[in-house]
Amino acid sequence: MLKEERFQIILDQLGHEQKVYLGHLSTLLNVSEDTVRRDIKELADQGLLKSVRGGAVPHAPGPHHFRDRMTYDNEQKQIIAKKALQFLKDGQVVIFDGGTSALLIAQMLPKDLKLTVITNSFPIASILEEHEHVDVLFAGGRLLKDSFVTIGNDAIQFFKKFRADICLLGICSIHTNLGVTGPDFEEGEVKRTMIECSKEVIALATTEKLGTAEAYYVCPTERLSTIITDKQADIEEFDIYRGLGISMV
Amino acid sequence: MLKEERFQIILDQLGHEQKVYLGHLSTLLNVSEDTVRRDIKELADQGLLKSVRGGAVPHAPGPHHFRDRMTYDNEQKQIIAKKALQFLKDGQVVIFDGGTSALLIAQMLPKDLKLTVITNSFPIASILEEHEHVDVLFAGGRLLKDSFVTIGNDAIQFFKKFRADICLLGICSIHTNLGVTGPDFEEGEVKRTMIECSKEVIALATTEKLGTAEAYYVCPTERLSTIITDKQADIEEFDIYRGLGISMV
DNA sequence: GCCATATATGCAATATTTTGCAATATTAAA
DNA sequence: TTTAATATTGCAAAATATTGCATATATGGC
Repeated sequence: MLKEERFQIILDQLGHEQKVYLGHLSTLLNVSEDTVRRDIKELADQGLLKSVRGGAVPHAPGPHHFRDRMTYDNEQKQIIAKKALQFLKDGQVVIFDGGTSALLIAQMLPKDLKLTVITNSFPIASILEEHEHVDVLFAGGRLLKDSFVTIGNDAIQFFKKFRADICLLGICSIHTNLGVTGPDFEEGEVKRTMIECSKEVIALATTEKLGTAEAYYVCPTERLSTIITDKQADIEEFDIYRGLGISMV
Repeated sequence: MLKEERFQIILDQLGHEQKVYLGHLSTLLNVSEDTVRRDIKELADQGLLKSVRGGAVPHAPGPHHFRDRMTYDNEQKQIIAKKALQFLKDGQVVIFDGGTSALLIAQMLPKDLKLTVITNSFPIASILEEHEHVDVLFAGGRLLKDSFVTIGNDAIQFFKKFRADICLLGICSIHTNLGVTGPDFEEGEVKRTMIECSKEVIALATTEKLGTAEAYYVCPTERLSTIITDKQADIEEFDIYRGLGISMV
C-alpha cells in the first residue's frame, strides 16, 4: 500500500470522526504504530490535521482572535503608540482606526484624558469603556468577523456625521507617488471616510511600510499631517515626506 | 479516549450549560477528578473557559472582559434562554436586546444556526463573532458605559432600517394595563424601536416581573407575541395574558 | 539487468507525558 | 473558629513518543 493511500485513509477517517487512534489505524492499515505516527506527523506538518498524543484530530483553523494578534510584533508598535500619545489633548474629538496600532494607543491612554472618540473597532471601544472621561461613539454596520471592526455603508455614513480634530490612521502602506494604500477594499472605504471627516490625519507606520503600496487606494500622501514611525525621525530618507509638508515623528 | 476528546466534551457541555462540575465530568469521562482539573486548567490557559472552584464556566473568547460581568448562577434566566432557543430557525433576522437574558441565548446558540442578528450589545456581538453562519449587524451610537450597549438617536435610526422576524426583548416589567415598562429612558427608546421593527416580539421575563411596572413606557402588552418565563406555562395566573393573544411559554 | 543510493518500515532501548493516588495546603461555609 | 470541600504538590506506574539502527523496498543511472 502506498504511503499516499494511507494518508488518504487517515484523512477520510478524520472527515467522518472527530478523532483517530494510532492503534486503530495501525490495524486498519496493516502497518506498525510507528509508521502511523510518522504518517500523522507528516500530515500535521502539512497542516492537514493535528497530531495529538495517541492519535490525531482534525485541524481546526480556529478563529484567530484579536488578542492573539496583539502580542505579535508589538515592539515597534509600542514605540509608535508612545509617540502618538503626545498628540492627544483634552477636549479633542479623535477618530481611532481599527488596527492594532490604534488599539495600543487606546491601551496606553492616560485615564484622566478627556476625549470624544469615534471608532468602528470593538476592542478599542471596549478598552475605552473604562475611561471615565472618554465619550465613545461607535460606528454601526456589518461586523467583519475576524478583525472585530464594523464596515459597510452604515459605518461610513456614521463617520460622515462628524468633524474630528484628529484621525489616528492604522498602519497602511505609504508611497510618495501612489499615496496611502491598504490590502482590503471595504476597510479602505471606511478609512477614506475617516480621513475625510478629520482635520488632521496622523498615520502610524512601521518603517518597512514606507515606500510600499498595496491594492486599494485610500488617499493621497499629502493628505497626511504627520507620519509616526518606530525609527528616529531625523533620517535623511524621510526628507521626501517633509517636502510634502508632512511632519515626521 | 484522547485528551482532545475530553476537551471537546467539556467545551460542548459549556456550550449548553453555563457551568460544569468536576465530579460530573469525572464520571462522564471516566477519569479522576485530578485529570479533569488538569484538563480544565489547560483549557483555561488557552482562554477557552474559565476555571472556577469545583468546575468551570464559559469564558468569552472575545477581546475583553464582557463575560466576567455575567451572572452564571442565574437558574431562572438559563431556563428562559433554553426555551427561547426553539423559536430561532435558520434564515431568520433576529434583533437581540442588550440584556443578560439575550446574552445567555447568544451563548447557547447552536454553532450551525444561520441567522442575521441585529444588536446594540457588545457582549452579544462579541460572542456571535464565533458563529460562522451568523451575520452580525451592529447598531452604532453612543456607548453606554456600564452596560456595554449603544444608545441614542444613531442606534435608533440604525434599527429603523430593518424589518426583523423576531425581537428577543430582555427582561422588562410587564403589566396587563400599564404595558411593558423599563427603568431607563434611553434604553427604553431603543427597545421601543427594536419592537417597531420586528414582526414578532418575544419577551423574556422572570415571573416576578409579571404584573409590575417601572418608570418608562416601552409598548402595550398586546404587542408581545410570546412571553417566555422560567415557570411551567400552564399556570392559571397566565390566562390573563393568553386572553390578550399572547402565547405563554 | 545491476548496482548505488535514497527512502520507508519495524524493532528495541530510552525519553517523555499522562494519569491516579496520597499527603498537605488552601478555601468557603457553618 | 472549626469543619468539609476543593486545590496543590510530589511521586510512581502506565501509556505514549522519540531515537538509533537494521532491514526491506523503491528509484535512477549505467
